[in-house]
Amino acid sequence: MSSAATILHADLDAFYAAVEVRDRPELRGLPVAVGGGVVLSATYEARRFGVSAPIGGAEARRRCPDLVVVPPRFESYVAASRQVMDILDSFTPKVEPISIDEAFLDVAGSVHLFGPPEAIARRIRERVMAEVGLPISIGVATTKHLAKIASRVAKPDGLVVVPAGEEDVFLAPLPVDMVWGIGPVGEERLARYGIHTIGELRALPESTVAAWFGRHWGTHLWRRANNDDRRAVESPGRAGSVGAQSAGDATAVDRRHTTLLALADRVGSRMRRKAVAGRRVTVRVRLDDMTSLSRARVLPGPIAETTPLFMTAVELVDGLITERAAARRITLVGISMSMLEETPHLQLVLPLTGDESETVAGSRRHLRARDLDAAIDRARERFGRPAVVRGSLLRDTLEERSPTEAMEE
DNA sequence: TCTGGGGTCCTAGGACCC
DNA sequence: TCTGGGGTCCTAGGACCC
Repeated sequence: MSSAATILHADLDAFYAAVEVRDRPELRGLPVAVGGGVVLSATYEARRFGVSAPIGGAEARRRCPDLVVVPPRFESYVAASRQVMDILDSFTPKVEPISIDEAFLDVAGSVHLFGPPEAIARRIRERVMAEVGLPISIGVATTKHLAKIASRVAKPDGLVVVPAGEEDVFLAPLPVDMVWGIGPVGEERLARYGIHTIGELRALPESTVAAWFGRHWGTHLWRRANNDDRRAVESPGRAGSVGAQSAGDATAVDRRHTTLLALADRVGSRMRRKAVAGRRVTVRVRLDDMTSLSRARVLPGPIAETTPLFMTAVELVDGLITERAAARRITLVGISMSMLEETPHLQLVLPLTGDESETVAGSRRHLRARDLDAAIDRARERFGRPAVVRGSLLRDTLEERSPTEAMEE
């Protein structure tokens, strides 16, 4: 009954770190980590010392005193990722990228052109190394989930094929956390029942797993353990949300509001670049004990302008803090927009709240907000991001930037 | 192992409608 | 008028992924 193994999962090894080593050959063979305050990626030499994402930089150096730490260069990673995705596209139109460094392929329709899936996987690996200079591991199997597990087993710089019919033998001895969706909490819960391998998980009645993890999710996990998750490889639709967050002390009101304005600005300009607008604003606050709280509001109409987004976010965050965390330290704030809709080029003036939009002054304010956003976006396109900074952000920008802020895009 | 930023998906409960 | 079932939308929180 099992169909042929034509699904590939291709996953670049230690991606950011590998790009750095490629561009600086003197780093080859050394323990290298990319990051600053936090390790984002580490070479296998560094991983032998227990250095892997996401541990703190100080902890990383403690574990590996000879560690070479390099700051990230995201433009190079994006460029390398595009090159690799282009190579994948040349073997089949059915490519589903799932992050900057990995993708699924369905090569069922390509075998008459390029040979069996295993041969295709081998050619992909050769080309990525020859043309991009990076090692890429590939898993080949009958389903996406199994192909993903196979590529993990193949790492580093390897190829693992799980032929049709041999799925059960392959899966049985692997630890449960290899299953997509089982993390530290799920692993711990299963361990309490004496379940450590996928084979043991599979031997349980489906109803038992459903009782432990909830009907929907439990059934899902049980199916995956049984290699019964046959979703097709699909080109991705557009993202369902756009968000930004910033770690750092935001307990003081003015500090918090400045951060929120910067975040609203970032989220707004990204939405406008993608030509989408969102109806739900969600804010998140993290407290000093690592717990987090969130508040969301659905607006009467979609927005993509910085100003109404900022005002809504301030209201939600300040309300949340007075209600739940008046005496706590705030270590992170975030804004996310969801319920996204595509926007035509010339969008209407969209109301923030009923009462404000009814006034002429309210409409003018929105018009001005939109014109200001457009002007800022245009100037940034022409002169680059740092050229245009909102007045209330200027004080912050002139201050020394924190290493984590300097790290991002 | 307490640490970044960007996401997805699921659960549970409440409000509200018929 | 306190009593059923079903559906939808929304909010808040949590686990997980890269």
